[in-house]
Amino acid sequence: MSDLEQIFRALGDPTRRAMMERLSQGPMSVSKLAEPFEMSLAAVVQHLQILEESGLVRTEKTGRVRSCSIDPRGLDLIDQWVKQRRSTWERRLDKLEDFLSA
Amino acid sequence: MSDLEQIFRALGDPTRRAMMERLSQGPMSVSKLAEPFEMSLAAVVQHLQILEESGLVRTEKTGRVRSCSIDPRGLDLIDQWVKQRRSTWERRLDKLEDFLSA
DNA sequence: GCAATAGTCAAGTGAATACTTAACTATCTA
DNA sequence: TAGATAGTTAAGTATTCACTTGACTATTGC
Repeated sequence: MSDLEQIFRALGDPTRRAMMERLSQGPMSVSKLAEPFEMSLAAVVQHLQILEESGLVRTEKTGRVRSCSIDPRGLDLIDQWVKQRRSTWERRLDKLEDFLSA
Repeated sequence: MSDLEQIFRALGDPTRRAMMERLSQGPMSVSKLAEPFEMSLAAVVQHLQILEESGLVRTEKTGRVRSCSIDPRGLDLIDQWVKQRRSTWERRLDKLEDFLSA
């Protein structure tokens, strides 16, 4: 599965998007991250794993606490893909415009 | 389901991402769009519906031909979400930097 | 009019997803 | 060192997903 596929799939889930929004405020432990979600800790950890595997989040365990933080390179990949689609689309529009004005 | 959720879910599938890449070259009919994919036309139409419902693609039927094209507003929504996450994240880093240099 | 073309609709299937609970393993603290 | 804390692992389940096939409808060109 490509990076991009893992990333988009990861962000397709509202819980995981909310986790990203929480983590963009700053790093935090798994249980702190889990606080607002009405589901088991195990479920949160499963979501976290998906985010980590996709490259959107980085985690590091120190003692018994795992600290989670955004990995900006994941966001970069999305940005690149969107920009590429848009630039191809706009280049095409420009050509169309040239054609019409000629 | 939120717009953003539909969009990210839609792009989580490689076939649908490939369809977006194809459509960013310019509008085309359903069967033209379907050409490179090794699956039934019905399956392609199902993917197309998901893209349309998410707001990433616009379609219009003229006679027996349905023309499909990118709707750039979908891409805008992704861009906004990514920018927001990144700006929150960077603002936090800036504060940290201020703190460390003080 | 009658094929061929372009797409639509519905029902079915196997695999993936988002959870749950329960039992477990480290690590820290009093 | 005992008990609380922080997280991990595994197994089970209901739902959703990505298809398929087959029957169908609407348009177009000869």
